[in-house]
Amino acid sequence: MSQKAEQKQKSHEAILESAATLLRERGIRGSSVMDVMKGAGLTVGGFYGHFESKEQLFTETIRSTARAMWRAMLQRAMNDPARTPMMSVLERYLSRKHRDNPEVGCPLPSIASEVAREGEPYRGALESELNGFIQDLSGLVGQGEKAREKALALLALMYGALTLSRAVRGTRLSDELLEAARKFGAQALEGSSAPPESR
Amino acid sequence: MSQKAEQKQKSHEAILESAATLLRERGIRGSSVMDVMKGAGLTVGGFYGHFESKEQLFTETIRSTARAMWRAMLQRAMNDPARTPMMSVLERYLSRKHRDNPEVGCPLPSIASEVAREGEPYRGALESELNGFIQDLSGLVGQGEKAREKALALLALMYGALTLSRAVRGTRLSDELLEAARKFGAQALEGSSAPPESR
DNA sequence: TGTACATCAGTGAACGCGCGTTCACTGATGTAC
DNA sequence: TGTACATCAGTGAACGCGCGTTCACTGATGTAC
Repeated sequence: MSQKAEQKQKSHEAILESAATLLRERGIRGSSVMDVMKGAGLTVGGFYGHFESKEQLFTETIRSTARAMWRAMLQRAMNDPARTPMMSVLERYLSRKHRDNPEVGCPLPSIASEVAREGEPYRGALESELNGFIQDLSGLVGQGEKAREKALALLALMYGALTLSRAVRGTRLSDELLEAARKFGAQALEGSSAPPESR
Repeated sequence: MSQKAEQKQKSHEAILESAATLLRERGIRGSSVMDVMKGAGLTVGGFYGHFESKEQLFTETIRSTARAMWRAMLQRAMNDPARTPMMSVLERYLSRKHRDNPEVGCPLPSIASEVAREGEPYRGALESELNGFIQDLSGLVGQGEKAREKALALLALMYGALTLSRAVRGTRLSDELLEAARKFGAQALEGSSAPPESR
């Protein structure tokens, strides 16, 4: 591979990495092309040699950050000696550490409401990644349709509690939200290890 | 009251109403002062005779929309002949109708991530309104600390499922999220009407 | 009741700024002979 | 190996646009006498 091509690829990766950080810190609208390029150590004009548009960059960034975050979390959860994988995911996702470091965490809190407003092409990207999450989460929870249902609800609970917790960061309520969601989720999981068929 | 003062008050209310709609449709950043004034049948320059800044307008709008939405929902839930109030809230909040009409619904999905980023003065407004919600919700769920915990988690679940459902609107996943959260919440509530003290 | 002046809600052009995107240009790297 | 030309990643100024806010102005309403 030529020096030039190598250089270009390095820049490309630097842009994606900068976008991944900014996306989670400030969302799509809040991240300017100029700031993304600055974060990659480049100037704004060069951007369009790498991507067709801001929209294309962030569609790609949604896919990659979602996948990377999920993969990392799943791997840690699988190797957690102290807890079942699903309990581990629950506690990691709803930790103070995750709340306080959005730029390296789940992209959902930063993008969900923007995607709800903007629609395509972000919606398609988000949907396919979410479906991936859900499938993996289902596997951690149990089997069959009930498991999928539980996985969907647990994702909504985790995302919701984290986002609200960030919105009121610095208040008592912020910690309470995380803790309440952890306990609520854990209780639902206890019920499911030995399913009582409660109807 | 003089004609002039009456006229001004009418305009003031029209601005607040327009802001309430736009806030829920497009969020704070997505709602320009010009569009708010257009929605009130006025022109942009007159805005600063009514509010000090865009920030002040939306701080007030967060308070009023949160309170109004919650009051309306609570009242309908109390008069629901078919279900317990908490079940009624759960089903109304997680209905397709609510998902498909953000401009008249809960302001949380539109503002939570923006408030997480911007902080004050929005954070203070949101926090005090949330605390109000939680207190009322607790009352519907039961008594004591357990009730507060459950209320916090149910709020996170409802908000999370609604927002994600909107983000993937138009897909199968969107309906699934609402339904899963409804069932999950309902199951947790069944458990609490006759608390099994499961530990 | 009528007249002259004061008030003030609302108008719309203008301000400085940041945005996404374009483009002429630079200079290091690559290629042909 | 050396020279002349081609390529192309990256630069930075410029574009048109929308934003929040300001301000001189208009004209209907209110007040004084």
